[in-house]
Amino acid sequence: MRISEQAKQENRTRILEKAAEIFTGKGFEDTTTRDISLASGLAAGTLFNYFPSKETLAMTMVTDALDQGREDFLCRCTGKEDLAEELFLFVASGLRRLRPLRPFLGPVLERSLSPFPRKNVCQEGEAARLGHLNAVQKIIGRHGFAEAPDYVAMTMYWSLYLGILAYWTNDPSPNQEASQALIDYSIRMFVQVISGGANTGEAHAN
Amino acid sequence: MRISEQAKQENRTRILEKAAEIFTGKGFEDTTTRDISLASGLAAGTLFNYFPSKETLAMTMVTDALDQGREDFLCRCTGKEDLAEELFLFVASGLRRLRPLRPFLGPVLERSLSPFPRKNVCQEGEAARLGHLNAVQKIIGRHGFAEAPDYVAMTMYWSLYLGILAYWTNDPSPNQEASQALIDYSIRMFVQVISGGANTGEAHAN
DNA sequence: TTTTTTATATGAGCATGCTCATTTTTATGT
DNA sequence: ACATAAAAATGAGCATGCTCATATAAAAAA
Repeated sequence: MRISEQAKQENRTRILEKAAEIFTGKGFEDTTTRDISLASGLAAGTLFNYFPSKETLAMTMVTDALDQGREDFLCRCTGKEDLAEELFLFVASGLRRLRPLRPFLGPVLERSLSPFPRKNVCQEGEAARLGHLNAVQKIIGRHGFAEAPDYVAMTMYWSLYLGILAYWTNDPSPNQEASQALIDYSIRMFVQVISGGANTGEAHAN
Repeated sequence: MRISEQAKQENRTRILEKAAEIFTGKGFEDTTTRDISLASGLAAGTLFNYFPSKETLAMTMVTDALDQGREDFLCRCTGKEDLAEELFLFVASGLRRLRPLRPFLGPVLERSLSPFPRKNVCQEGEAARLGHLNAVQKIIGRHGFAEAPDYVAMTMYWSLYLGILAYWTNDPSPNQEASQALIDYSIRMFVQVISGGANTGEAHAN
């Protein structure tokens, strides 16, 4: 069987649409790949001609959203923000685009973005992480931090960012204000670290 | 069939021993529960009379190690450390005991300690998290921070701690010095936050 | 048109974590 | 001793993510 290039694209799109629908309906883990295949009018195995794994399928939606978020950010950024403000805008732009996927994001992000080393790395997840960190580095650079932050700073950044994502996926407050506070604090903290501030941390209230 | 209480304990212990062995040999994911059952001289299904899931089995080892680490900490702590030093000692005590499990800890900790909300929460994981956070709160309290740190501070703490664990499980440096630097920075940062330091973070080098 | 090649769809089947009805062993009561 | 009840072991079997040999349809060659 050999279908047209167009039909192939349509299949891919349909899979992504149906998957998003069903994931949203009953969550990532309770959705079987068979569910998605059949809803897309395809046999069980065919789905894997389009996406190598269930995880990759979901992460494709995530990276698409984050890419859009990155574009949004470039538009919304005036260039007059200070470093913390700009990072906040960047993170918020990503979350805005992830919003529609929120109902099923938890297990997906946990697996794909986790800093724990894995055997079967999901390509999309790796790309998302590198893309995000790259953008952060660029922003930092634009604000006059000449030396690239070391592995400590960037590792801490990624930990905090994952914590934000985790909290946000389940934040019940009306407009995720609770998450905003977390983002705010996390970013301030990060900025302090790359400013060399953590070395002065000995002073505490006792 | 009804075996003696002693035989039951022996089975449980044997399962834990064999599991640790095989996990260490080929990793958590490549070890099947059948592997463990058979190596323990039991049928495939019997393992689940002792542990409700593969994850719980592994996490039992982790919580045991962390409990021992907590005891070690109480012994090693002189009471003259400042807050950051004491937190460092606490974290290091845990890692010391986790050391033998390091070869297979990645996937286990990722699943069980992740801050992402899940449907099937592993009881052992939840206990480990609460136990750790509780101990941290106690330490903080002993150093004169009257008010309990808010959810922001504790969420950030847990994110940083997970980042430390993730990095440490794969730290190739001889005695995990790289991890030590990460721990050091992370803790300083946390201390600053609960000291109210993050609010002054606007100052940066541009 | 017919043949051949090639890309794709298909669904049977595998591995594995886990469940459960059944079997087997031990403990208790008489 | 024997019968009965309780506890635990067993292994067949299920669900599901994924693989792969095969079937099939389009395109290219003849």
